[in-house]
Amino acid sequence: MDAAQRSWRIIRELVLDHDRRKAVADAFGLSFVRVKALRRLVDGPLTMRELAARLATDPPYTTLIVDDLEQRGLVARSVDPRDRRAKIVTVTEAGADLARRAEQLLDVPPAALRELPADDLAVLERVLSALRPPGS
Amino acid sequence: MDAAQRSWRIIRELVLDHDRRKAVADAFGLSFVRVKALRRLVDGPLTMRELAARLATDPPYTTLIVDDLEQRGLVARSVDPRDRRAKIVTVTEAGADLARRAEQLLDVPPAALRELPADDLAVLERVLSALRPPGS
DNA sequence: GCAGATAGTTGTAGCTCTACAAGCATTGCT
DNA sequence: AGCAATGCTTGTAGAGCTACAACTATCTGC
Repeated sequence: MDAAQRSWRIIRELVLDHDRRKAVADAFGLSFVRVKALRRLVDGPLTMRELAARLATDPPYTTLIVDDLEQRGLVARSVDPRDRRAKIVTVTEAGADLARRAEQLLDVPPAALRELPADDLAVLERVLSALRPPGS
Repeated sequence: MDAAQRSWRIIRELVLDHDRRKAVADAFGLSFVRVKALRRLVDGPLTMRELAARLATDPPYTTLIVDDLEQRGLVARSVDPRDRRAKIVTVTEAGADLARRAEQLLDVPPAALRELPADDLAVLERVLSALRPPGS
């Protein structure tokens, strides 16, 4: 049991004890995967295939998700001009708005984390930022 | 967007991108909640009610989970002598063994975390350990 | 001792997601 | 042009979980 494992335990526990998925789903009347789809789409349109990869859902289920979001006016489907088999999925204004509000909810850190001393938080951020591909 | 929020984003992403729930469930032929039940029980027997609280499942579903685990010989139910309404759930040897192996799987940190420099990991652990109730 | 609360169980219905098979339209390869 | 591969859709079946109602057995407070 090394330092990475001990840290990982704490981290895992922190996230799992602070699961907001149900809260988010309830807040917007959408299942969590649907909200996640919108959150992935705000950074730019994706084809069904790309969206499926990011959601880790299979193509048939991705179709259902997008069908539902489309009926609610949160996304729009259009044919990819470069490959007419593919569909490009874009968020609407309403969809982007919902995604942003969901992200805000999810971004609220657990109280324990928020209450760490400022310098500890600074150190934490410095170390953690190495984990993230630079510029994301 | 403060330091806590930025750190939280990275942490959340780290855990969600490293979801081993399906891997664990597949590895043992048990749904993830069932494995979680065993993992909760290795620290000592619990009543149904206590177990339900730790799993965040309602009483009826908890009964199903324990029924299943009992049939597989992974837990045993006995009447609480101090309150004969209550049942005390205990892991068997086989159950404890499975729980330990599952924990080992879950404890493997994501590669990115494991590959941090040793001194960064030390700092990380120091800061994070403040998040955990001392002595757990 | 009785009324109400509590612990657990049984049963049912439904939602979300997974997994797979089969089909159509379009594209890329030869 | 013909054929395999690709992108998406439709349909179906089922696992896993949630939520609720109703019941029995036991306990607690008065």
